[in-house]
Amino acid sequence: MWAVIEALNYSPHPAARGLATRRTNTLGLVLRDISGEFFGPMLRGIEAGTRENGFDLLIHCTNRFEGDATPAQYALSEHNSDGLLVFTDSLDEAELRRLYRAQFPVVLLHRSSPPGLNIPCVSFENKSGARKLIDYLIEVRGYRRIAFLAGPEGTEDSYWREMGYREALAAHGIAFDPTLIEVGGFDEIQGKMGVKRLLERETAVDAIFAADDDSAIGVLEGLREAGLRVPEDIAVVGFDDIRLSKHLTPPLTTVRAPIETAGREAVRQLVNLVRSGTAERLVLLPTELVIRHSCGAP
Amino acid sequence: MWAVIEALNYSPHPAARGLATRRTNTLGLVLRDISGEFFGPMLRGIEAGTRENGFDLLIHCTNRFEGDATPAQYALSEHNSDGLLVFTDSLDEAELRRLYRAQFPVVLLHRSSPPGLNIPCVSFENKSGARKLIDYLIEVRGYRRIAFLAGPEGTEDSYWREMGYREALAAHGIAFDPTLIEVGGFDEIQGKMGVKRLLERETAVDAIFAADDDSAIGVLEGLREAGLRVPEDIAVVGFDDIRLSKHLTPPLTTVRAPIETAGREAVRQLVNLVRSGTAERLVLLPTELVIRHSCGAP
DNA sequence: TTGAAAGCGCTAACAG
DNA sequence: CTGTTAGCGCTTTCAA
Repeated sequence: MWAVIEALNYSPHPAARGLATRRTNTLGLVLRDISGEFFGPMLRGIEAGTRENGFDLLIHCTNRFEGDATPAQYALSEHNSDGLLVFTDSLDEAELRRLYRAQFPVVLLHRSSPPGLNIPCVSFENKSGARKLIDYLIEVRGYRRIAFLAGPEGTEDSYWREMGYREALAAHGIAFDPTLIEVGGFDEIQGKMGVKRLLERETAVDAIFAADDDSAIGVLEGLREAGLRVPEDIAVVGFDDIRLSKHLTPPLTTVRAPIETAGREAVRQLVNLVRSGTAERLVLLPTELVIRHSCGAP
Repeated sequence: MWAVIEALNYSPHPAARGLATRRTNTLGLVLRDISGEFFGPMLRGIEAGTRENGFDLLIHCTNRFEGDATPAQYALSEHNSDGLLVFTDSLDEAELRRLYRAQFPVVLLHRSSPPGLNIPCVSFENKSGARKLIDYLIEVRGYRRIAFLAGPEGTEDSYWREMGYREALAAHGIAFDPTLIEVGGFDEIQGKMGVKRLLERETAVDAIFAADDDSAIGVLEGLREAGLRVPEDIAVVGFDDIRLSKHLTPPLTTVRAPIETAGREAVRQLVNLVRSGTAERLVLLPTELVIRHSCGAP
């Protein structure tokens, strides 16, 4: 019997099995779009996690070109996956509520649960990471006029990094100065544009804290084009420690975020949720200060 | 009627539909593992391609830790996807033959069809790209002792890059010297180890052509540790032009490979194969020489 | 044109 | 404990 199965190299039909058991053995990942250096490591972790747990991985980007934002537009649902990993703002609150009501397993990545829903969430220790970074800039490097170049509006990672920044200032008796805040984005272009806007203001600036390393790259470029030397004229620091960071000129001081681990951990929580209905409400992965030359360290 | 459908926000069940129609509207991507800088852009192209064509994307890594290499081990098959994108050596020849016999749509990425099967394939113009690069090193920069640090054994991209290298040497009357060839891999670690082995030989070397930019990064590190200056003591060039390359010290001379476009193009071919049963047998995407300081250019 | 019925390949529940 | 059957939700076919 088993020999015959081998011989015909039979393999069960997933759709039929899924229909009968109402389980697909597939986890879905929903994101807005695939771009930036962040995505590679994250997906690596997620893929490893799904595979280790015997699940398949289905990926879907909600980044539509046109304005057709029909709610049920996205292709992942309770019908083709056993659970969903939702990255930042790829799904709107209404959809999250619908899934929650349907008791469908969802884990949020880098975004907290809408009020009242308590969907599990996995992210970094953004605030304490930023706090360590800015503490260091103030205490060891002696900077006091530190600008913050924020990430995209509404991004929680950026929000908490700003909170850590403000906390560090307050702890050292430095008044928060709104003219030192500039909106940016999590990419090179926005970082460059942001730093240009900042320079136009002609406020004194010792150092710039870019909300992530991708935008820090743009900051370095913007400063170079403006004829300013890093770190002699102005220091630059980022957040994430992507692979590029140590190769930049000068090498970038930043906070290492365990991107891959976060992906794997999110899958672990989701698998728990699927299998046993429970998951930790909030998992924050620890970050680590990485000091390189861009902040003035030798 | 349609109003009722809206109101109940009904959405069809993919498994049931798949069972009835024998079509899944899903494309599968099989790769050995997710690592290196190559993967991000490639997936970006593939995801965009599938989405543009109204397909979902299922990803599977065949990189098993243990030695259980059961043929039907991998989770993607004719049962849960309408076609497969197979990256380099993620599937063995026996499996490719089985799929071919079953008339299942498959497109190969960076790997040619096993003899007799003529499965469509998408790759880069590796040979002519390497030829342009080495021609430049010889003609413009005047190097003659150029080493080649190969990629992983059996990798076709690396094979054709070596062919371009040899062709360029021959065209300029430079004898091929096997002591200038060293095996490496497509990653930083292997590049570093490869260059160390090369230096131990104490053959004269003007320049090193690393089979890809990832390994070129390792080469730069290895040379720095050996106390050699780039490009003054020795020039370094790579292939791919990943995002890091222009940020390295010194910025890396390389050949730009349209990684994202190749992914998108592979999907295009696969969709054609699924829908109309035809696809181009071989698509080679053009490459472009990118000259930066690491080769001695100002 | 519209509606009922069969069946896709599997699993689960049930009967023998 | 083994073998049979109903049914998962859809599409397709065939009859009305």
